[in-house]
Amino acid sequence: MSDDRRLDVLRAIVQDYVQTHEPVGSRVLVERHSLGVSPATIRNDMAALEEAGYIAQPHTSAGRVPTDKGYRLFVDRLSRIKPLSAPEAKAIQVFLESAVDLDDVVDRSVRLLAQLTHQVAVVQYPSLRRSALRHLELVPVTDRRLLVVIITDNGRVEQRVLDLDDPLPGHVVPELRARLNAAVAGRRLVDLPEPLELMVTQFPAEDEALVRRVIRVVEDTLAEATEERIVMAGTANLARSGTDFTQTIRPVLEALEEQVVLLRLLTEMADDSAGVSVRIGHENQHAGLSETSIVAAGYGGDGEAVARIGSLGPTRMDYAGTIASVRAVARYLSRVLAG
Amino acid sequence: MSDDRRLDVLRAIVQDYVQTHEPVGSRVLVERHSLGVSPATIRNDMAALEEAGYIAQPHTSAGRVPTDKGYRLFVDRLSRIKPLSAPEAKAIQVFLESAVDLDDVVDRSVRLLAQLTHQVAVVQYPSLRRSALRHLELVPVTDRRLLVVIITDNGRVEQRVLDLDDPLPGHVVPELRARLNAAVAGRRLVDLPEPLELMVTQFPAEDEALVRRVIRVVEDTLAEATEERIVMAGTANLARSGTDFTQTIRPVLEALEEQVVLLRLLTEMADDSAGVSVRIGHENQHAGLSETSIVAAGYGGDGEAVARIGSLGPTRMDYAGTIASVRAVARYLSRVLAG
DNA sequence: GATTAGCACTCGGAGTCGGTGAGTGCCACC
DNA sequence: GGTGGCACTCACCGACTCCGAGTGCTAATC
Repeated sequence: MSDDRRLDVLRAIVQDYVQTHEPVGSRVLVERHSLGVSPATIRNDMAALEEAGYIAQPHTSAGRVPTDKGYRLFVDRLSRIKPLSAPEAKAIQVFLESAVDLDDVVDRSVRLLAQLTHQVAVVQYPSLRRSALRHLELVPVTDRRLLVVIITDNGRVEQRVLDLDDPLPGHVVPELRARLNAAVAGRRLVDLPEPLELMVTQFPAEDEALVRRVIRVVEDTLAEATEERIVMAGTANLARSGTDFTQTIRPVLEALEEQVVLLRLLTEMADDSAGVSVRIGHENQHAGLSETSIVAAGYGGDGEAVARIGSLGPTRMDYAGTIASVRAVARYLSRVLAG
Repeated sequence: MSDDRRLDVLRAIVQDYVQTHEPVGSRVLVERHSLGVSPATIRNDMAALEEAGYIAQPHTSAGRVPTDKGYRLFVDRLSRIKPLSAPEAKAIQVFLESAVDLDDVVDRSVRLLAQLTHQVAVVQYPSLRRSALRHLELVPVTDRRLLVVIITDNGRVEQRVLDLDDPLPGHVVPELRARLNAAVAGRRLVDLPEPLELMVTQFPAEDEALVRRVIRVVEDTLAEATEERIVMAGTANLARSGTDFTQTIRPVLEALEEQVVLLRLLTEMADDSAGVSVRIGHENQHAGLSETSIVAAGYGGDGEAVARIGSLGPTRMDYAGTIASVRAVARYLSRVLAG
């Protein structure tokens, strides 16, 4: 009873099933893969694999289908992810580098990933929390309205309008702008509170209220988790032909529209692993995603990722290829943002 | 042969079919609508309506279904759009007004519309071309990199990084910023070229190249039609249960992901009419949308719309309700952006 | 002890076939 | 012009059969 061969059989089942979308039987298995034994032997192995919970049969007279547990084993131990070819890699790089701004980079990344994996791709915008501030700009709109523009080092821009109770003294703005930027530039968000607090004391008492309001807006804006944005592409891939996945589309689309769900998911996966991480079927708590797998990776930042990208599809997906694509796009995305 | 009654019959057919999603026969028609005549009479009318191309039968022994032409007549002449109730209107207003910035307004609008119509909603970002500039900001990032931030009167923000050949003389930036804003503030994009050109001449010759580059970037950014962005929501509504529309999902999703397609569509519809306009089934050239109808309206700007919103669903949709919702959201959106 | 050949068995899917009923078109009549 | 009546059509449904892929088991073989 060779354990190695059983794993070979599991690998073969996963590969075949991913390719054909049909339960795979013992005969086709020995035909398509050179396993060197007869169907009967395979059947014994399959019985053992089923006993162990790695595969299941939809109904008595059908072939076997991998279970979530089977996919998990496959992903963890049985698949080798082949790196992309040199031309592919080059194409990715060129495509991303020709983006004009952050929105464009993100947009291109998500489309690219959707196209590479033939699945739904999601890209999270670089987190404000973890980015450093490049510049703060104050623009008086009227004498009671102040526009605050926040620019981060990776090119993200946020703006807020501030309604003031009292008219704005003209002289304050330039000074406030200068001091704010001095206090803030280059620092990461988490490091902000103290220098800002220190700064307030340097203003005359009558301006303190205003200064505090501006600081408040900046902090609020940067702290708002709701501002985490996600873009996605490739939803049409969900509706691929010839698959019962069609029945599952609705809940998946609903989950995808709930950015909160996606964000939590990506965040959880960030804890799983530093590199590429995979969630398979029921490993996702969210009910609508129980027949869905997600492959995600962080990007940006050295060491600590600034945000994440992911690819989402039926559990029956090409894990090796998807993992390779996700990793590649994440890598080039990091490179482009750093450059 | 009363022409009026025939139209009543058509109206009844459309209403019933939209509600039940099943071909409607002469009997149920007289049962559900008080038409005051017998099924046989209705059958005669139906024969005439079919002859005229307003309805069709899927197969011989089935009831009738409206054709695109039938829907068109219904929309143009037979449906009265009931305004939303006061509480509904109030809810919309409150919901939109509590948005914190432009992104948030757009995001809320599109979700709201999707929820109101139970269909896919799309919202086009306010066009840069037609907006006026509120402020231009120049931020030196390094001595060879200049960040240009463009802020419009409706809150949209665009940024571009400018790579310079020569190091940036420190003194130029503040002056350039001041002059640019003086030349530009409050003007609409189409009116920009001359004042900018005029401005260049006021700089010393050695700075002219730099000034021209900055101006160039501004003009390019604003001119780029590709920068027109669209957001959408409610794609899950496409996968509603109990409808053959399920088969049509794929091409629709594909069309929706091609922002270009959507943009062209919305633009074309802008030509159709100033108010709410409707495209039904084959009236859309795009192949994937031949079983889809779109209801769109402009928003923002007085008189001339700054961008558009729309709702998209199967031709078999509740036109009266959708039109009412689209119009309402467009109106409140305009109000929020103006305020 | 592992592998294999052979064989009986199971059961989903595809194909066939009337029965049923909704709906129509037409005709004669009011 | 409107209506009742009637013959006709045809998609849908359930029952039934047939087929074959695939299995598990047992006994023979390496």
